Amino acid sequence: MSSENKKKEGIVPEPSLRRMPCYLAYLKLAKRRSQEYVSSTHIARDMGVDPTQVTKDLSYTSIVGKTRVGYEVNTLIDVLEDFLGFRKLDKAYLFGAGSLGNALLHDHGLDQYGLKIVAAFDIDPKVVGKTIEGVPILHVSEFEKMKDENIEVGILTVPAEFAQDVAQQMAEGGIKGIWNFTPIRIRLGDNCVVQDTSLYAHLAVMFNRMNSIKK
Amino acid sequence: MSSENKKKEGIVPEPSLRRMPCYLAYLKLAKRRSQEYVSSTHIARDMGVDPTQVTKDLSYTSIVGKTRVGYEVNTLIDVLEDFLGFRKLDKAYLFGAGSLGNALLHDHGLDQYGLKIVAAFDIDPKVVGKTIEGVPILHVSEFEKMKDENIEVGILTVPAEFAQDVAQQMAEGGIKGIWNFTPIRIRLGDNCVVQDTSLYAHLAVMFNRMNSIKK
DNA sequence: ATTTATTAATGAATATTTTCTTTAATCGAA
DNA sequence: TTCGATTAAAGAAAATATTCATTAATAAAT
Repeated sequence: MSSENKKKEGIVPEPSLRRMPCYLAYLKLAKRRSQEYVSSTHIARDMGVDPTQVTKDLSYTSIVGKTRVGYEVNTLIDVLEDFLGFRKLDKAYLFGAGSLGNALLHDHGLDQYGLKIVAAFDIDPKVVGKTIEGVPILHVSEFEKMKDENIEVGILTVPAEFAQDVAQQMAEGGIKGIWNFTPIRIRLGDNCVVQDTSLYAHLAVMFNRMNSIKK
Repeated sequence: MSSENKKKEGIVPEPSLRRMPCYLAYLKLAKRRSQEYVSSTHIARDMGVDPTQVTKDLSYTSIVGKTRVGYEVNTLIDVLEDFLGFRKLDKAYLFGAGSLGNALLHDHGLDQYGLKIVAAFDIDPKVVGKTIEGVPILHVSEFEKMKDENIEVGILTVPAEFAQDVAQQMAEGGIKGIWNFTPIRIRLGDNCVVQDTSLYAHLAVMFNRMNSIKK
């Protein structure tokens, strides 16, 4: 009975997962202020969200809070980082060293969150052979030869028209998780996860909300 | 009666808004293939989504489809780009020229989606005074003097501990929309829109889904 | 002209997510 | 010890989003 109460194979709702890094950031600031415990009530008040949502979100991890005290800051940070996969360092390949790919190569924050880009692939002879921020740019054909490496994450930043094809190659090459920055919806078998992160989609939401408050 | 049938002041659901740029990308590829019309059925089939969801999403714009024909590709592209605000070019300030801010300065794709970074602000004397990708990096104190400019969008890429403070300055300086790349939940009055785009949140979702299919 | 198949649009039903409510635990004060 | 205040947790209710089912329109085929 202890393992049947989790519905749907214990899948964690995406909204909850997306909120967790926010809690983590908040907790790190709390730690800096030498707080030993934080209650869900305080987290909620400071962040402007619903208190029960905080406890519900955190309940997906292994943490348990103490009544009338809250959660221990240090252990909650540890538990969250572990749960979110920010502890172990995954190596990643970048596909498409154009403008956006280039941009990601400049962001060293990724390292702190468990992702390290070890090589990039492109077809443009103007960039192949170069090194950006210490990461070598190879020709896509080289990817074939590197299949045996223990690399499961691929970042997709190619132009839209190549997105589906390249994604397919990635999956065939053993990539298990594709971080898709193109606005194209990738269709693959279900042994490969696709995470869409279209910056422009977020921009669209912001523009729309700005117009809404204007009138 | 023609204007009371829209519930809740005609607010467009965020999931719908986020899907629209995907439709747009799909349509641009269709246009390249010289397709004159596309039906919601085909869009849905190609993208692997529900057909009624497509029509429902598109119904928030002014477009109307022709029965048994579909939507005219060119006009739908125009309507969507206009609706999403990708047509007019908004000028933007960047706050925080660190690793991630630097990365965004390298992404020229933003221009195509209606956003042009015209200046960046930082406090680090090592970067202030420099120019990255043609964009000057100024000291934050300079922001005060530039209030009169017609700039409504601000991109927030400062370290977490400064996020709330800088956001407040931005709002006071006339910024109407903050594109927040920090994992901090910003609290401001409601004359300023905050759009959260935490890359690491997406990374967390991907890691979690990868683990789910693994076991 | 008539039929058939395909489609957009609309409203209903389902599923999901968020918020509200209740309960039980326990720390600190009286 | 006893009481009151604060809290996590769990379940119920409400809000939201997605999917399903139906309808009406119409282009193409017969």
